[in-house]
Amino acid sequence: MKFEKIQAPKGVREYLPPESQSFEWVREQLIAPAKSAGYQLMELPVFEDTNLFSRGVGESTDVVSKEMYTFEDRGGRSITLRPEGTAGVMRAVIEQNLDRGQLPVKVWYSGQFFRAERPQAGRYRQFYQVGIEAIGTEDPALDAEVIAIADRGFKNLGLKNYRLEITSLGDAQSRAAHRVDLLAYIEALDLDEATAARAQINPLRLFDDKRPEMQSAMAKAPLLLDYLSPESAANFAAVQKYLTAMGIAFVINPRMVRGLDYYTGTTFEFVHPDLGAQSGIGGGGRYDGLMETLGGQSLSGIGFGLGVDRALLAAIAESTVPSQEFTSDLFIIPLGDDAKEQSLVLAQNLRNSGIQTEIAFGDRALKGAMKAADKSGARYVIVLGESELKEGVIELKRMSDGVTTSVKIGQLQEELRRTLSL
RNA sequence: GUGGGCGUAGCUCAGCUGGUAGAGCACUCGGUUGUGGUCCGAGAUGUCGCGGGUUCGAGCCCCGUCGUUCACCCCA
Repeated sequence: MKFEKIQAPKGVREYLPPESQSFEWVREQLIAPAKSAGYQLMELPVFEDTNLFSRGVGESTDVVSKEMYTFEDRGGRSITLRPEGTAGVMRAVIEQNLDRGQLPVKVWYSGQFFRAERPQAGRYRQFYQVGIEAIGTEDPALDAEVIAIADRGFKNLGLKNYRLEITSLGDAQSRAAHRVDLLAYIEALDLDEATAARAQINPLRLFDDKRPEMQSAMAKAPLLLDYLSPESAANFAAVQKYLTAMGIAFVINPRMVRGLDYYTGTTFEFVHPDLGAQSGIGGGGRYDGLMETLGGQSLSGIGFGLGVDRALLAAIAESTVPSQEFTSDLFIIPLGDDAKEQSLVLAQNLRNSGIQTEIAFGDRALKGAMKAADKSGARYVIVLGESELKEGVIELKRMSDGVTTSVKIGQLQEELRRTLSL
């Protein structure tokens, strides 16, 4: 009887050895700067009440209107796999009253996110993101710090070819004033039905259209940056000043559009040119009204999300991923039943003292076991057979050059710790 | 959701204008008694994504379907 194979769901990316080590490396590099800036881990559910996203992220966004994994649980509740991280953090902050203490609340998170999009290079239905949020303080210095933390993460990966784009969406008055003129401008354009519909939902989205005819049509459209209120303009200038002081290179992109509705003020995006169409490796911004929308007090926040999958692709494109050869310290080859039992005991003791130890399983021929040892990348090998058990002495073989040393079994741990300088 | 490319052994692929499949790598065993990486020898492995159709005959042609990939929309 042969059963049909089951495939992974469409559009998921999985990392198997040895690539999984590179993935883990990227994630750690991206998280490290947040930790060193005093941000603390928040471990959140991957599914939430659907209302959290429809209300928080915005009904008008593609993310909410057509990309969510939504289902009914057994109690008849509408549940959605999280498509982004900020809303969940805000929910937890409000629910657990974290905003009642020291502000800003500074947290980081990492994990899987889900969007039911058509997969493509660098775009998966389940993707991995590292993010931070700083909630409760309106200070352009905080905006600059958040951007600097993301930038540090990418620098940790050794990336050089990415660029940081920033802009400001201003405050409510700034956006309202701009919207009037932008709508008037768009009205004069001859748009196809789908594009006109998009303009209706959010006119800013037209700036993001990749079609050349739309690019040129929007070339002279009024820019939000030119409509910033004096306060917003001063705030944005301060952010730029701080970034410059920290030596962080950026370009101002007044046509930048973010896909989520809650952004206000400073927004930014990290773009890598070598990844194909999905070039954004991270992005974020300030959100003034989100917390209130979700039933909390009126506090502003700022944060980012960095795409771990895409950051890995970028690191691969720039050849900055360190070679992560898997190695262990010792490989034990037991010959015979007594030796097998002894090797388990020995390995346990060695591992307890910090020596990475593997065992050859399956009663293979010695030659085959040696090949396995070689492939495992183990630095040393011992064969544990009848004579070794009887005499209490083993030959410790160094795989790099084949040199062997006689060692008493009782002193093996000490000898290994010495030669491996543990 | 829309459009293009692709789908042959574990992996990378070959297979000419249709005649029922091959290479390299990897894997297993061996090259005399218990020691890897090189070399030599032997061996196992495919319902040619799946389902229909055309044909005397299809991996090669047609239709559908699934998957994958790239792009659009959108986004990390």
